[in-house]
Amino acid sequence: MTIPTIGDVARRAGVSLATVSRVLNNPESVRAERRLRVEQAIEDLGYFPFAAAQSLKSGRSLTIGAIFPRLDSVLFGSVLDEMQSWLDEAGYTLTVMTMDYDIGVEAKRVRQLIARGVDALILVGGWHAPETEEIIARHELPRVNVWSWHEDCPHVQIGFCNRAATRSAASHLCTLGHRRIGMISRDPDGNDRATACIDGVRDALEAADLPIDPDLFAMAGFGIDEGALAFSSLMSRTDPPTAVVCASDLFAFGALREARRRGLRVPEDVSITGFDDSELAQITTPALTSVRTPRQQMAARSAQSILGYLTEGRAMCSLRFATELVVRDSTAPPAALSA
Amino acid sequence: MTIPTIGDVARRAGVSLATVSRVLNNPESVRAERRLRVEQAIEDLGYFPFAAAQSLKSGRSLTIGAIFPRLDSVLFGSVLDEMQSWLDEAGYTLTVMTMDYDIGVEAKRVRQLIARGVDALILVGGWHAPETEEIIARHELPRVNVWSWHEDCPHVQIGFCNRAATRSAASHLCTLGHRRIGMISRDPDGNDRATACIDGVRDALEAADLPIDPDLFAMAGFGIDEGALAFSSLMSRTDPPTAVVCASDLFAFGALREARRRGLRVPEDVSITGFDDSELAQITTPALTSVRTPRQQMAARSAQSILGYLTEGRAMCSLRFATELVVRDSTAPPAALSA
DNA sequence: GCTCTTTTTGGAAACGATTTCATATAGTGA
DNA sequence: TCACTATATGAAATCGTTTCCAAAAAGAGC
Repeated sequence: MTIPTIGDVARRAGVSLATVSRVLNNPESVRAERRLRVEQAIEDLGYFPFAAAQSLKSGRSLTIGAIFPRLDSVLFGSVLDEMQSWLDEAGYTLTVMTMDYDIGVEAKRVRQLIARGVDALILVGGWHAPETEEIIARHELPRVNVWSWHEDCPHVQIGFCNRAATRSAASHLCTLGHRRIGMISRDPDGNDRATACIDGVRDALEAADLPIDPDLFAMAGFGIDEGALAFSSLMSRTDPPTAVVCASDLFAFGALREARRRGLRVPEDVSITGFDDSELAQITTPALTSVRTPRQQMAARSAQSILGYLTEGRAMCSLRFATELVVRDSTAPPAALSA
Repeated sequence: MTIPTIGDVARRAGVSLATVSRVLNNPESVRAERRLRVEQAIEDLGYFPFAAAQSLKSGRSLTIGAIFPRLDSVLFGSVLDEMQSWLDEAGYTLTVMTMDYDIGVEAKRVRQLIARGVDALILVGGWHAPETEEIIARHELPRVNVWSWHEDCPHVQIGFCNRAATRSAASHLCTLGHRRIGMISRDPDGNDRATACIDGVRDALEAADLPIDPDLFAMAGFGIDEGALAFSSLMSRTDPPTAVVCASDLFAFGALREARRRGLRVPEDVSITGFDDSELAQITTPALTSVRTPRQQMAARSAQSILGYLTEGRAMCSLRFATELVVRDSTAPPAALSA
């Protein structure tokens, strides 16, 4: 059994290649009688166009590429699902790749996606490798940065201010009376979101006239285990913090686990805040205080923005969404105060 | 600025198109002196081949397609990450799509992937739409079913027995002395894993000479909230179960949350088991008893299997991995017994 | 029924790569 | 140095579409 081409369809319907192509792409331009013949032939043969050939000729692929840090995170996954569903309606398809927080890998992925012929690109964050910017510019590819928002970013960005987000968490802790506040964040190197998250905590400390102790800023890679490890290192100090701001819920979950293992009560002995307000923040014990990030909005608006540009030529524009601190049970005044 | 083609490279290096192509695909066949000239030209122009054109001509795309239910699940995400990293090493790329547990959508995705030209397909589960099977067969595309394993499946399957998995959870509860055991599963319609999970629980009940009460089998779609809802419906009965087997950790998390909301103690008032043993099963209170599924192995072996076939022509073969019940704190004998 | 305009149609040239086949060049042994 | 073989190279065909252009058919107006 062989795979039918447009030629097979044309032969069976007794029309030319061009007519079949028109039925496929611009049906109204074909007289009804012939159109039906062609549609019947397509149906009979189970024909569908080979996208590689289409995109070779037309330069369009009806595909959007997205490069995310990883997939094993509910956060990224739900955003991708949401994007996919928007794009679907317009006949577009999302191709997803991962770069594991490495902008070098990201550059390689961009190349792969462009080679495969995507019509637009969705990247996470505002910092990318120079080659990445260069190649996107050269191909004049529409692109959106999601998940962050910077005053001076020259590209379209649909996200939120990470700095304000952690600032709100740290301020909350300051207001509760904490004076030694630790932080667990990702490595800020090459990662604008991590950098902003750290800056946000510093902002809050400065605003509260608290000293900034670099030793209270711990780094972790990804996931619960690394969060636990970082929390452990913070709490092993001779003067441990009374509260810890985590730059991701996963870190916070790890911190909760480690706290329990160490017999530390949360929030009595130590307060913990998360980041992202994932669905799971509600089910831990204690329920996690976390910063809610506008994931669904980012997904919907970036998909819509790209579709608007691609299908109607509407200019894309940046959007900044607000974050909100959701206070639950993992934060309280420090023991010294409540005692 | 325009995008360089193989022709631009040829012109710049002063050689023919064919030679450039050879440098790209079979470098040893080109005399060193010219090869260097060509490589220099490629470098200078920042050229890389347009994959659509390549796959049009060669019929190969160095791309593997995967269709998963959703991305907003750590389970699927981590498997995809793992697959991606294996394929990467061999120069292959993974294209991921979602079908939201709908085999009709899956059929559409298969079509999209084949249209885009993938070299192999990874599908979840053993039940697929007839068109799906038909089109895969017609294109003679290598494919692997992951996440399930059935005695009589005619395709390559790299997974585990879902039936044995829930059977082990339910048996555990029977052994603890539970006599009214409920279940929360996904809709078994068109979903072989859900069907198998339900059968597994029935197996265990039958083996323990317990009656099978259809009212104790609740359905949920996806996620924590739906799990909570299903649990709620079970516990609202006049004769609620003393233990509930959940077909996913997310359902179990929802059940835990709902139990707490209702003032039910776990495991004293009701035992709960999960499925998948996600990283989060350890951090809930109480820590969740769950069935560990071989996600990493499935990912690694299916990627390797496909690569072996594609690059060396090695036959692919099915693999069945074991599951293991990880007993934690969410299961205990029923109150009637322990009292 | 005959022009003239408008709509439909088919032929053929792309798109950017790979690959076959014939030719040119390099390498070998006498 | 000369045939002869082995290797390297280029011209051209090809993959499955889309799209331009010209030709054919249909419709309009008289």
